[in-house]
This record gives sequence, C-alpha cells and structure tokens, in this order.
Amino acid sequence: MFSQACKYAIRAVLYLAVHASEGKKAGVKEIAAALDVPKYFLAKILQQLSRNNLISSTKGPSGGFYLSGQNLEATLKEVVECIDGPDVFNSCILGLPVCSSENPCPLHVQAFAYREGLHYQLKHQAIGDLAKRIEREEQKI
Amino acid sequence: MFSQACKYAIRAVLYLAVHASEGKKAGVKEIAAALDVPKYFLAKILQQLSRNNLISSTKGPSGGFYLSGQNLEATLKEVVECIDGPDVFNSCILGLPVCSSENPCPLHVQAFAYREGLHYQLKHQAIGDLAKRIEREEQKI
DNA sequence: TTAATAAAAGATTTTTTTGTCTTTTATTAT
DNA sequence: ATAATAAAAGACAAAAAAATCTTTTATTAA
Repeated sequence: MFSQACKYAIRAVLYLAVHASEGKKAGVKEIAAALDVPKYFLAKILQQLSRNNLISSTKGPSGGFYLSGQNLEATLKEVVECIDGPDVFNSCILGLPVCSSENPCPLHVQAFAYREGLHYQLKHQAIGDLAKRIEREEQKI
Repeated sequence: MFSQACKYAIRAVLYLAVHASEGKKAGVKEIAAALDVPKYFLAKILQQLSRNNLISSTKGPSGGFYLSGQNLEATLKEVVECIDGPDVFNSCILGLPVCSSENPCPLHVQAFAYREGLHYQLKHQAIGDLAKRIEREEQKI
C-alpha cells in the first residue's frame, strides 16, 4: 500500500503532532531514535514534507521540526500524496490502465471498498485530532 | 498493496482460468501478449506458481500452462501469498512490528476493516467461480 | 561576532525489484 | 530416432527504492 518512505513520513508527522510544538521542536536525531528509523533517510523525507508546507522547521540551535497550527489542520492524505504521489488512492489494484466503476477489473469492487474506507479517514480527519486520539488511547507510533 | 509480480500473477491465473484448459494450453508468449506484460518476467512468475502447484504446465509441443480442476478450486489468496509472501494480509500498514487489535497502531482500525474485506473475498472465492463471473460480466483482465 | 547547532542540499552507495537473455530439459509429432 | 517446441533453470542487466555520507546554509546562544 504505502512505500517505506511514506510509512516513515506518517509516523514522523504523528510523532511531531504528539511530541513537538513551536516551543519544543524535535530534531531528526530525536525522531529517528524514537521511531527506530534510519536517520539520514528520515531527514530526506522531512525535507520533502517541509518544502511542501506539511511540517515546519527552523535551522540552528534549538531548531528542529514541529507542526504549526496550520500543519495540524492538514490531513494524512496530504502527507501520503506528498510522498507517494497523487495516484495512491485511485490506481487500479491490478495495475490496469483503465479500471473504474463503469469498467471494473475483477477485483475492483472489493479493492475500492477497502481503499476508499481508508482514504476517507485519512482525508477527513485532521492530524491534530488524530494526535489527540493517539494520546488518549496511548497508542504506539 | 501488491508487488508488480503479484499483479501479473493474479492476472495470468485469471487469464488461464478463462482462456485455457487441459485441452487448450496457453504458452507464456500468448499470455504475455494478451495481458501486455513483459514475457520473460512473466515466465519466472509462472514457474513459481507452477512449482507451488497453483497452476499446471507441460513442456514441449502443444505444451503450455493451464489450470487443473484442483487449481480452479484454489483461491487468489494462495496465489498472492505464493508471490508476495505470507504476511501481505496481516502486516501493519505503518510497518510496526507489533500491531494488533489489542495493541493497534493509529491506522489499525481503518486499515484492518477494509483490508479484511479484500482478504475475505480472495480467501473464500474459488478461482474457477471468479472466472465465471469475469466471463459473465465480460470483465477485462 | 563567533562558535556551535541543526536543517537543507547534493552526491553516492546499497539493496530490492523488475526485466532480459541464454542454456538445459522434457515432450511430442513426424 | 529426430527435429521442433515450450517450459525450467540459471545468469545477468537495468531501474527503482532505500539508506548513507558530506558539504552548505541559516540560526542562535554565549
């Protein structure tokens, strides 16, 4: 479903939502250690998210990454599409160039339901709200 | 979700279910052309399926691939797991080593609910029955 | 204003996946 | 028996994804 980079991206964003803020930024080193993820690879991913204004960062001492108020209102759908491209949620599960409700591949109905449910959640839940649930239910990231 | 090899495998098996039989085998060349898929790569995939008794084959003139009665009773779940490994349907969508209903990752509920739907179909529908529907509804493979 | 810090950027390497080509083995029709 | 056929197997190449290392740039605290 998601590339490795995308999985790291989602987890990093959720980590920032829960553990960081403008007054308490988190560095690559901290995030990579907390998530047990390759540091330099994560750095690249964070840069990409930052360039696309999905996360915020400042350089220098006491610098690092965090989510601004605006960032917290974004959704994971945007994060996912930033890393894995815009077709993640609507490409055919069998890779057929034409596959739609009108012209469905043999797995279309099932695959569509599966992915659309996930898509819906990622699209309609703000990252900030998701973070609250994670804290409330003490979920691992 | 599925690797490229797995997508080819599913499509090839369905092609065989619809277009081939013990009396009318299909060669790699025919299948690759019909599905517009790289020939030599497909050959490798068919070999793997054959070694695992998910498809049948015979060498030599008028040889090729087909599905035996037993093969038609198998499911796409078996095909998928033969190519992509046994964890496709129960590994965490975020790649966390521990993620279950008791100890869910932040996306577990959504991912599980919807993936399980796909899993259920692939697990409980025989390839032969699926092929009948494909013919009935004239679906592209 | 300087040294230390940490992200940004660029270049490179490693690993995995995908795709190709060649040789061998089995089968069958002549 | 033999030639033709087609899968099986093995070796190889290309592309993509994942991971690493180095240099540059911006910031800030002393």
